[in-house]
Amino acid sequence: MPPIKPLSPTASPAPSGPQRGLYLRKQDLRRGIELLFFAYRDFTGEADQILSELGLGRAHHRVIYFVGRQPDMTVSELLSILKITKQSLSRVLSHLIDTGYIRQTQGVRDKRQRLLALTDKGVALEAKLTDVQCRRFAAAYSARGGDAVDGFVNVLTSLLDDDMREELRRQYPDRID
Amino acid sequence: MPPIKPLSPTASPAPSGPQRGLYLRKQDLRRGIELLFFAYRDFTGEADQILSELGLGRAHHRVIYFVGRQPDMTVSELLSILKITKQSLSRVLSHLIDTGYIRQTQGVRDKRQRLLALTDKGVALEAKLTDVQCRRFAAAYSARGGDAVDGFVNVLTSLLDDDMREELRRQYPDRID
DNA sequence: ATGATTGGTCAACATAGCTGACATAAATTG
DNA sequence: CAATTTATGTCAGCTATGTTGACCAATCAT
Repeated sequence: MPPIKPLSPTASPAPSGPQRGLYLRKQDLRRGIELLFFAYRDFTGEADQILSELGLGRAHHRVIYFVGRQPDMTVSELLSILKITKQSLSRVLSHLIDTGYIRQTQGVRDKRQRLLALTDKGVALEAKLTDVQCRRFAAAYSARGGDAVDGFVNVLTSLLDDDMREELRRQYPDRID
Repeated sequence: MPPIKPLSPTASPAPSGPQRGLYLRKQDLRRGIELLFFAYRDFTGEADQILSELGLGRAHHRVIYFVGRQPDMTVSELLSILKITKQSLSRVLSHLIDTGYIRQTQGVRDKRQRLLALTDKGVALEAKLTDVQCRRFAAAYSARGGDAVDGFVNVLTSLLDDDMREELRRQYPDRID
């Protein structure tokens, strides 16, 4: 496999364009795009590996993660987080219930609701997966320090759609952003 | 749709654990995980929209992006970046060639190689897609400033697999990381 | 000439998204 | 109370994008 050639400094030969900061050159923006792609792929890789050995996929992981994060969540809450169709969720969720990772209980206030929670088996898997991913984050965070973490969180937050940023603001009230 | 309840400050009631920095609490790490998921999804959303109107998907986008980034790239170089099988690539690449976004020329040094490049039509689409994504990055970057961008880039870089970090180091030689 | 490399192809399969149509039970509203 | 809306589930089928495995052709390198 031949090494990939370095990028020539395209488009912006000198920082004399219409940009206010050096980090807004086209080259820097593309670098961000690529980094996000590669980092997301590598980040999910380890968990995907564990999951595939159990006959599960990334979609199952998301369900387990968010149900673990907020036990007794309803199906519609989960749908609004994942932003997929109920038919897509149904397939994955049914499988997780059948295989004993998740259990449903009827809602108390509203009996139509199915409250979702992890079983012990589900808790164990969630812990294992989250642990792997937290380890990677912990390594990255401690390698770069608190200021870098703040920058990371802030930039990612600004990359969100407006409504999603609002949503997260409600979920993490301790944060100013 | 009921609003999603805030996370209770789980597991780490006080910063008295084995962590060296406040940003290494389980809660903060989970926040990073979620943020990466949501940001990646929202980030790709706009481009996905444009692509779907053209009957293309995200896989096509990746090919167009990286071929645009480095014209006359070979198939194996592209494979090593995308890390998918050549059968998967083949389907997407053939379609892009058939529909006139990409053209192939025979390698000069090695006649087996097919050098990939964008056609005018491909260049136009790449520009449109990259523009949309760069706009989002530019907004986020300028909202948060250069130090935040550095933190963002550094943390993402630390999230990469080791070999990928090496790979990117070669592609962006101007960077110390 | 032989063997390795580059690239392609065919076939089959899995995951995970989508749409559309329809069903049931419970809650809400007039 | 009747009608409607809401929460959830289900069936059927389609699409995009990944996977394996087998095999082939052209070209390069020794």
